[in-house]
Amino acid sequence: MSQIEMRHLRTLVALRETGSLVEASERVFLTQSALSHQIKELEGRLGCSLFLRKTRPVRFTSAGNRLLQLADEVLPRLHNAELDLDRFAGGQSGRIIMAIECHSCFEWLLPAIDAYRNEWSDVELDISSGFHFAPFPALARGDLDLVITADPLDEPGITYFPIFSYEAQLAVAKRHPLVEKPWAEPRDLADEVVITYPVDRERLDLFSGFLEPAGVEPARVRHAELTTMIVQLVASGRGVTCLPNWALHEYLQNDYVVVRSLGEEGVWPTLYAAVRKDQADAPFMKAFIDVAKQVCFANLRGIVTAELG
Amino acid sequence: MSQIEMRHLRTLVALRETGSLVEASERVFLTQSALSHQIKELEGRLGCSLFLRKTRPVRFTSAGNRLLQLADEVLPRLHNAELDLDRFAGGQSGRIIMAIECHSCFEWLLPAIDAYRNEWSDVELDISSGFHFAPFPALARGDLDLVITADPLDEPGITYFPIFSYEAQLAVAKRHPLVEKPWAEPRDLADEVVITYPVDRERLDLFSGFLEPAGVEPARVRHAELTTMIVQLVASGRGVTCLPNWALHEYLQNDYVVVRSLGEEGVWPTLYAAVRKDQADAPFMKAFIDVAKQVCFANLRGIVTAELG
DNA sequence: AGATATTTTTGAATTCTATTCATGTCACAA
DNA sequence: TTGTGACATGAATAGAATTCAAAAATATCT
Repeated sequence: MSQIEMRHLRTLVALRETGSLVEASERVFLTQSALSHQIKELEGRLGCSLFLRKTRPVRFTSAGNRLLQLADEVLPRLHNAELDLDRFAGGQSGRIIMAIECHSCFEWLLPAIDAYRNEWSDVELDISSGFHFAPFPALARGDLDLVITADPLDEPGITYFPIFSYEAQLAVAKRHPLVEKPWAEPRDLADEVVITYPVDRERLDLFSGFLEPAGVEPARVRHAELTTMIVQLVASGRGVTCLPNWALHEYLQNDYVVVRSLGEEGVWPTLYAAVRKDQADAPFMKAFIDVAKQVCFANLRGIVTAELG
Repeated sequence: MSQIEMRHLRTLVALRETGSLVEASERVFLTQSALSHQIKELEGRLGCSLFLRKTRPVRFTSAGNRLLQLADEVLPRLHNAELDLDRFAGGQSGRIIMAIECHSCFEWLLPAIDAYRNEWSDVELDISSGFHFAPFPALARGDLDLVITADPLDEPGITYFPIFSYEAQLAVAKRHPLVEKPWAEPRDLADEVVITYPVDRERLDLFSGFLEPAGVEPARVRHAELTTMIVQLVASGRGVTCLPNWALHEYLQNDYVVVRSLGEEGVWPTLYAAVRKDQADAPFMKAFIDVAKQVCFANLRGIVTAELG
């Protein structure tokens, strides 16, 4: 079916630039015989001659000129594509489509993305809103490239990089009874209204790391979208909430609320970046995780480094 | 050095459109095994994977998408080029750069070109002004594609097509002595002023076909650019001229001048279109010669058909 | 779950094609 | 003419792309 190959285009261009088969052959690192065969065969398949040889420099026919025009259109594009692919191959470029399991992570993820974009401008970046429910299959099959999670399950083909650990703290109003206690016990919340982000319970530290293990159910769960809104409600005594210590820090400074640890030890989740093994070593990916960590430690009060468990 | 071939681009496109190796392989008329090898090998050379197979339809990586972009740029251009080349191959298109040896031929050549262009709009047409001196070498080496000539030399690689024959006639003033004679003899011009186009003598019928064979030199040769100008000079008795009968026809009708044959038989040159053998059978070329003949016989009075001597 | 069908991978064999090598031809200059 | 440089040609070779056959890996169905 098809006839023309890249090598033909390159030969023709070399021929135009040198004017003879002999020199052109040196240019494309072939023997002159090879070029002679190559062109003869192409001419045969095309059914028309491409240039007149009995002249110096060679003179192209209309067909030859048409092919040269094609070469001028195609070869530069090919070259550019190869340069881009080299960058992909070297891990200098790529795609990071992310999903987050942790609702308040937007707060540090967006600044991290901004910082990263400065250095790695041609990495394709996006936060996916579509895979909140089942991010790991999506990560495995390539719909996602990075998932921020607090639960490093031992999935094959997935690598986890710890970002940081924080304390999941209970925030209560200043005259709440728990203010009198050094820390909270699960049953202290049995009669409370708990205010949370409107997300699944498994994704809330208070439930997954504290109440559910103890089999305690609060009196009521109330939802609010925004962190400030939640804190306002808590401050005015409408309920209690559980948020990362770094998110509560500023409200604590302003003396809006009082915080207590969940249990004597406190609950200390660790956030991980989960990536596919094949991308785990790519420079553009490692760089993203490094930038994220840096941004977090620079901006968030109360977090600590974490090692992979 | 280079990696990417047309076949890779076609495979990737087929893969995008079908979503699986199996179907893509049917599309490009190869085994699916072949595609697997082909892509694996390309990925190896590029150093990065192009798509994720464990999904239906397959999902392209950034690198894969970049290659698809290249394919979208290149394959349509390749296709267009192939269509054009088919036309060249079928002789449906081509290039005709012409030169004329006969000065007054412009008069019928330009209308012929106009008529031809209507039917064969994408044949590249041009009248070269650069090769009046040595048109045949230029024709042989491809600087020219067609030469209008009255002397069909037996050059190898050149084919001659007769266009028409005409009589080269002597035009004289109405009271010129030659009016009394039935035809002119060479020596009748020994004392005359001869008015010609400002071109070489070999290209003038009067000299090449009449005076030089007889060894006669006129008293003086005077030049004028335009046919009308020449005829005016002749009519007012400033000299004699030799022009094709078809060029003199209108002046004869208006009774400006009198014409006489050169010798008893008259001089009857034939105009030929000389073309390179390899183009001689191309439809676009044959069509040009046909159109030229038609136009001539429709417009020129006094010409006759000619066979190849 | 397990069993079947489908799709992709893999390694070896094969077929095909581009290239080289060694001449041969041609045109042109001395 | 002979000699020189450039292109062509045919046979041999080397190198690839492709196929074949069989095995993994995935998806599908009950």
